[in-house]
Amino acid sequence: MHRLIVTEKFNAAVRIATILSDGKAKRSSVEGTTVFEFASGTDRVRIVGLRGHILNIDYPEALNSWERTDLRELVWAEPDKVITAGKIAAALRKLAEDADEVVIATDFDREGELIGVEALDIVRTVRPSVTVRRARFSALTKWDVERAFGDLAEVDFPLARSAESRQSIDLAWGAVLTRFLSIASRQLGRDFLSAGRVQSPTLALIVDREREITNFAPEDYWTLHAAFRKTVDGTPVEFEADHAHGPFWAHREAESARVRADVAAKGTVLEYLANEREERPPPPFNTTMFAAEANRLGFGAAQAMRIAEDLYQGGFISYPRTDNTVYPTTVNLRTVLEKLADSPFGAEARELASQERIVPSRGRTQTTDHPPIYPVAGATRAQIKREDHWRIYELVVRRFFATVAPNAVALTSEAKIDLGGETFVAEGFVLRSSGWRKYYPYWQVREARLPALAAGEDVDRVGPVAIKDDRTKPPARYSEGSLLQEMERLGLGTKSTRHDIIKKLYDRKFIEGKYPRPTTSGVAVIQALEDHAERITKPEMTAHLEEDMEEIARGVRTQQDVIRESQQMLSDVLEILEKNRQAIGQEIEAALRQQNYIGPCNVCKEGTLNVIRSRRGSRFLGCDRYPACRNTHPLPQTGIIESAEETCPECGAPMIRHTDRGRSTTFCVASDCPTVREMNLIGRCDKCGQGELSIRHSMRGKRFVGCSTYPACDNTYPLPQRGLIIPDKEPCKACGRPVIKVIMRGRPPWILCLNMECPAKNGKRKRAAASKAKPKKPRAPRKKRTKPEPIEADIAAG
DNA sequence: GCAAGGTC
Repeated sequence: MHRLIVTEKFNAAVRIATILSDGKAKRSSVEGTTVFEFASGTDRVRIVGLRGHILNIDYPEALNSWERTDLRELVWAEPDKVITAGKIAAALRKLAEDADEVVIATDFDREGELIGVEALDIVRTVRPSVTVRRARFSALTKWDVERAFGDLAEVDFPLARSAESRQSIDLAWGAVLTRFLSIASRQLGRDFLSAGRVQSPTLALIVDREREITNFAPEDYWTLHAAFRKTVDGTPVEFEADHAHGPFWAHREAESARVRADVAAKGTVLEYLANEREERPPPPFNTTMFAAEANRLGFGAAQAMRIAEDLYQGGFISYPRTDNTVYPTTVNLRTVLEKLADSPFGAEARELASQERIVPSRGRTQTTDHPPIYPVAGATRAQIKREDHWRIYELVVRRFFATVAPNAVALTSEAKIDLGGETFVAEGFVLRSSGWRKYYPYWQVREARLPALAAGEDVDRVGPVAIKDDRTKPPARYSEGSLLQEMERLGLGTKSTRHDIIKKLYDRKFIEGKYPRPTTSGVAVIQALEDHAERITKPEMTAHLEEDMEEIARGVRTQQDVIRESQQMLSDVLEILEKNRQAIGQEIEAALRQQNYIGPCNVCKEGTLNVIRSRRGSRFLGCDRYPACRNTHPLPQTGIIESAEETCPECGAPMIRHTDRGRSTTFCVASDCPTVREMNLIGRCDKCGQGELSIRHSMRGKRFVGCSTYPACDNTYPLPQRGLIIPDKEPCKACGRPVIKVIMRGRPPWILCLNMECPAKNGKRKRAAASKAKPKKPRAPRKKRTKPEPIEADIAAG
């Protein structure tokens, strides 16, 4: 008998082939796809790995034109199946020719069932009579795989059909609402507006948070603070305490308490408690936590996942798409530590391996599909060359270390102190044993020293009792990390798609900034949907869909029934939308105009200046009376541009506010305005002596120093891409080139000669600079992606 | 050119 085994991904094919053939499987190529083959008794077995879904659904060509298609027709249209992985489909057809039995060995979940059936459908176009079985396993271990193949089951067609329904409902709602919004607001082509079951509720989360922030009414309050001193072994130790009342909402009350306390020169300890507290390590990484932690290190969620995918393909970390936060027993923790022994983390790995017992931490979710993300090989810098890849690898290694490290032990203490009849509270927190924190330095704790005290003891007050005025703050914006966690909590998207959804919201210009906030068009779209198609903006739509899918899978409802019901609902929604088409369109158009509006044109004085995107994707300011007025101004290519809503005091042109990586600068739009020249001026050109050196921006948004007489003089210097740049008056003593000061938050100013070859620079820095100066090389061989992402650096570099 | 879900 000839048996064909189909897996969901290439690596699963490799693994299963190895297990079932005891490593004897031979590799060959069929229609350009790798296939494994071995004999099992008198049977011949072939194994092929798919690439996830190999089919997709799409509407027939007749419905492709957005302008000409009646949306009421689209609601009820039946989509076609389209092959999206042609080479794999070709291989399947070829392999089907002499196959007697197909074994579906895709992932053990709803989408896996459908992916398997997709492959089966292709096989059956060639061999309609082929028999089919299903192997169900939840881990790619020898035991699990052998058990699954020793006990083959039947394909769960209702389960596959439930996944198909999900596809069809998502497409119908997505396509109808996307086209409606785009047509009503006349945003066709590149700048279309979109809606979907996952993206719209996610966008609504961000819009809601922004509304809370905007509507927040801060309240003033006051707090009281006192410092005390106790002499321990002849050394005075000072510590701080806060008034036990917490915030005072009336200044009068705070002030009278302050006056009462301030009278007393000594405090009396009312109570002192000290405790040793064990701090458990963080749980192993699932996808969401991993991406959230990477986000804290400055990576965009989608960027972090792409790097994790690379590291997985390179054999450095385990599968990065997992919900599991409990190591299965099949992961040998000591073996993992041994593998890391030859990496730069060797010393730490050996230290952890020397523990008598290793008890890993565990999270709340235990699934059986994949283990949590952990390192599967010790790597060296030579193997992982790119700095961002290395930082992600290190994060995964260190998280693994933390999960197998001992508890940290902290000494916590609290004292209540009476001062003039007012009670103050002092808290102490000192790490006694760093435990896992030693291996996972990303979470810093602030220590506070509090000497041991005894009830009844007196302590000296130091300095006056201070009153601090403060105001309540609005909730913080989401970070990509906290947004991922919220999406997970609400059941929006999956471990494999959440980061993509966020990226989509950026790409569609619905959100912007490192801490995503909605653009005016993002707000307008959510507003319109909330008013007329509320269902699509709520996470409940996903929850409801899940219930429907379950009913299809259980056989209590048919696929047709569920889809019809959904179509009817969509049809009702569309009817309401159509009735309000004009109003919705105008509302969104107005928001879009406002989004790009900067101010009145400083040249013709009649038109307005707006942010315009060139066909190549770069942006600039232009007058809306073009071609009558040809006034344009260049713009920084990265970050957020908005109107500063004021005019330049020097030249009267409108001002823009530019926010990049959390830093805002306001400047005049006119490139010839003296304030702009001043802002970017470095000094006289040291090469031609004629022009002026100033900070300029390349097409890709990178800044550098260039000469004003370019192209007559081609003098340029690279610049650090981050930090505030201030020119130094004196040229470099060693080489005579200009010198700048770079100011970065949390670091002392960095004084830098612009000349990369300056003899004053030591060899170490020279090498570092040289390696930084050639990022072009790794960019070239980057793997092709489904879609080009011209501005990914804008949002992801963070 | 639309969605969301797999995977590269």
